[in-house]
Amino acid sequence: MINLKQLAKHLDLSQATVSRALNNYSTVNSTTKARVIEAADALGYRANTSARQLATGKTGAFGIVLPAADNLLMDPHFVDFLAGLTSTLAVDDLDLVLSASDGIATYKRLAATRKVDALVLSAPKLDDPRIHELLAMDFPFIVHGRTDRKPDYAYFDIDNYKAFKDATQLLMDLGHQEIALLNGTQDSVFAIDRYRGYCDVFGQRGLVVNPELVFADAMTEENGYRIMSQLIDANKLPTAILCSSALLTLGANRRLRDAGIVVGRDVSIVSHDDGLSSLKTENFSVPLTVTRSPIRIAGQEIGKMLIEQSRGAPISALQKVVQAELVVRASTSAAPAKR
Amino acid sequence: MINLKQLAKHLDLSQATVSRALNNYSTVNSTTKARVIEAADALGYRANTSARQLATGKTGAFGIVLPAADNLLMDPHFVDFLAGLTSTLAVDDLDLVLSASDGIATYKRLAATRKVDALVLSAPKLDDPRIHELLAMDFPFIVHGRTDRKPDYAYFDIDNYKAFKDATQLLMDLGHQEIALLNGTQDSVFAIDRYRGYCDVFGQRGLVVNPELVFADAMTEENGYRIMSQLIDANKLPTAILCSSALLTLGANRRLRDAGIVVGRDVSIVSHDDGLSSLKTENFSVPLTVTRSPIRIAGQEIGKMLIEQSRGAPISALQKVVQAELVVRASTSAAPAKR
DNA sequence: TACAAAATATAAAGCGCTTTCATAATAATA
DNA sequence: TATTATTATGAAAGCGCTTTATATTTTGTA
Repeated sequence: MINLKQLAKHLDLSQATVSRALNNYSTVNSTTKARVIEAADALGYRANTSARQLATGKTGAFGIVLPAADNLLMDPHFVDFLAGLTSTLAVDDLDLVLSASDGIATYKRLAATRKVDALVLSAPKLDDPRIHELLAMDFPFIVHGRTDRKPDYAYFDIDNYKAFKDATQLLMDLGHQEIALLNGTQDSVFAIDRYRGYCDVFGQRGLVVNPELVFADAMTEENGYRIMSQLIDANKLPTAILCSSALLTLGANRRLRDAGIVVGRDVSIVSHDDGLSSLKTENFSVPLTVTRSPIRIAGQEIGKMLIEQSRGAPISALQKVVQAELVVRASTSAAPAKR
Repeated sequence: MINLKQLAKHLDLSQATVSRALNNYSTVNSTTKARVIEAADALGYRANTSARQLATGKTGAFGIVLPAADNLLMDPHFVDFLAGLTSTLAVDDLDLVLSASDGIATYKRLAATRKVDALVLSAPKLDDPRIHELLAMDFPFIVHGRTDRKPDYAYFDIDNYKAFKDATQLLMDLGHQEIALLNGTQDSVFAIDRYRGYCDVFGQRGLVVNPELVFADAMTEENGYRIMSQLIDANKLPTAILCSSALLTLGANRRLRDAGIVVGRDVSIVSHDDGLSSLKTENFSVPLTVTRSPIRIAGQEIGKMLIEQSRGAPISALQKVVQAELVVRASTSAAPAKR
């Protein structure tokens, strides 16, 4: 556990030179540099993180707050997101600081104590207070998602509106008109966007949305099952179903199977697919038609943006929207002829 | 963004007193203390993390390395574990530093640069090099799992041997003798322990294990499906199946269903259940009989141990083993009479 | 050879805290 | 009242780095 001072003495150089050598400054002679690096290596010298942080004012870490502990269902999406994010940060030896949510206080603590250089903010709500707070504190952050079409902060989002518009259009082109929407709760912006995409297709084709077929709730397997039960029990099963999450679809599938209804023949399904590594939509009993946008990629992109931001990139360069890919597989087919 | 110096000047006190007041030292007058706290609050003062770390030598953070990025399947168990861990740490405003694995180098970096106060180490292999390294560096860590029955480092583990012994006994008591074991790879200690538990019951009852029914591979849904296919296609389906993971069971179930085989009637299943919030074994089409030990609890326990360790608890106080609970549900029934 | 310019190294300040050691003010004891 | 113990504060050192300002050595040019 040698420190810079000792290393410098050992090399008979000043701390300054050794520090510069280690940080690869051009002002230090290449011979000296090599000598320093070799010695550091040999003695196992590693700069103390805290000291470096204090001197530079940078922590080399970014913060993320675990989705609300009050909502106890731990999202399997989160691991994939984390995997993408950390793998990108790791390239530059940057770390991620993870904290359990104690509400907005956690965000304030991380920012105010300068524990991290920037925060990533997930699952924004309409008019999200976290965003207001961080903006007021003038603390850098990147939002995964967004609160409106063209916000004035850094964000990465997928085009949820377009994705669900495409999906709805696909189904309508196949002749479906009774299309259930199993969506997330309407306080999440992505759910609203998807709902709008869905509605607009109806509007464009002169059709009206049947509110009895629109569901907004937590996107769990259980809810998929429950909602489908409700539909089946009330004998109101539509010809097609649009699901906001593969988890919902999994549950819906389970219920359909119990009822002996065959997906892709008796009923069509399009699901959104976040490309979870633990839940592959291509491996469903009937491979799913999906709007696909791997959340792991989102993590990677946000990782890149964090790095760019810390290098001084302006907000305008830190606003990205990507399109989801419509992948047609076996769970969609032409609507049955009108009875 | 006020600092201690400014706050002290504002209060017309020395930095020392203000610092002490904020850290609740008994030597500072309670009136002064109140005055300081109020002012700090009003001006939004928050101690700079790096400076505090440098002065105290503690980071207030613990490190964890994301399971190997090379094995791309992101484990859904990880989120639940993380949820338990961070929620416990959050109580004391402690954070978790997450880094993508670049092999053992990541562990060394985190330890050598004193980025964190201690590390948690998951999924130990036999004779795990990470453990050797950390031990050699004399850096504190806690292992989730263990490399042998009674190791000389801090760890938290479940009694895998006992759990699978119990499960096997249950099945045998129901008359099963052909029991497949779908296990994790044999380089993981937990898989070895479970295998031993399984074997020992056979031994105790004077039976021999059929190696054709023992499978050791990554515990994915796909592998559950594949292995079950193999068994069914070879017409070697046993009367009972023991699965090391709910994910494996999910895949096995899918294959059985495809073949029209009814779980709990035609074949019995006991699964290990880590209590994943995104995969509830009680919600399977046929509720599963399981050996249950929520991984979230493991996270919480390890969180507590990290805290105790940083307060100076000796290794001996940091070695815990808990029992899994055998929960009998509908997926197990008496073996069919011998044909 | 002389002198400016470029290259290289150093001394020392500073990052913002905590904490040791010394001091001043107050209360307790003789 | 003198002396000691107690309580409350302050001055300053130190944590281990980076970096600015400064000094020294080399090199290039006339």
